[in-house]
Amino acid sequence: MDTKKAEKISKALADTTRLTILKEIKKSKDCLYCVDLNETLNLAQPSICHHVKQLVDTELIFSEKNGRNVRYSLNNKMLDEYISFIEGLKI
Amino acid sequence: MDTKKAEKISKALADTTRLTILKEIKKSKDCLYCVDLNETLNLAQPSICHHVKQLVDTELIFSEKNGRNVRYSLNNKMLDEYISFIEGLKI
DNA sequence: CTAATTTATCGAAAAATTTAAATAAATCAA
DNA sequence: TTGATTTATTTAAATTTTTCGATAAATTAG
Repeated sequence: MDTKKAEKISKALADTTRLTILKEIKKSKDCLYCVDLNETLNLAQPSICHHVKQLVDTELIFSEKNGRNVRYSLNNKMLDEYISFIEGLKI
Repeated sequence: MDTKKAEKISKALADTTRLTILKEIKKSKDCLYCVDLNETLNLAQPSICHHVKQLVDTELIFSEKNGRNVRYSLNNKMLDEYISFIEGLKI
């Protein structure tokens, strides 16, 4: 992972709402639907959409359309690559 | 590490300049002085100060006064704690 | 088909971050 | 002591991000 990508991932992780979304996905065992977030998060629907989009755009999560609904799942690989980058910063 | 702290660390890592500073510290083998950053980074001195402050405030780096100069070194422990937090997001 | 539901997009306001000029504070050199 | 050097702070402008109302698009239920 190059610095530019690491910067984008860091930015995606630099927000309580988005961290909460990631934790919700984990809690749901990779079976979280967008609708569920409307209940969990205290935000308007377009705001949630905006946050989710950043996680999808950085490939931290996958989104899969399922009828009217969209299901989110975690991209463990991307998190691992990010972790490797951070490890690489260490002395 | 709690979510609030992870958010702050992510925010500190979410900027090219600050990632460059961390890489410079690594390159210098933990012996980077503030003056050196003025040459490496293409930014005004107060801007550099602002970025360094964020890294110090989040305890990602230590700063040690040395006469007129300030030396920076990496806090590997904080990076490790952050990595653990990210690991914890995985399924 | 029509109405309801779910997600996405657009546009604008509010909030946060980045940047640098001006200047202060601390330390060193002569 | 005086002047030069290094770092920190204040303030303000520019930029970016967050938020939400309005609305569109897609799908399902009846």
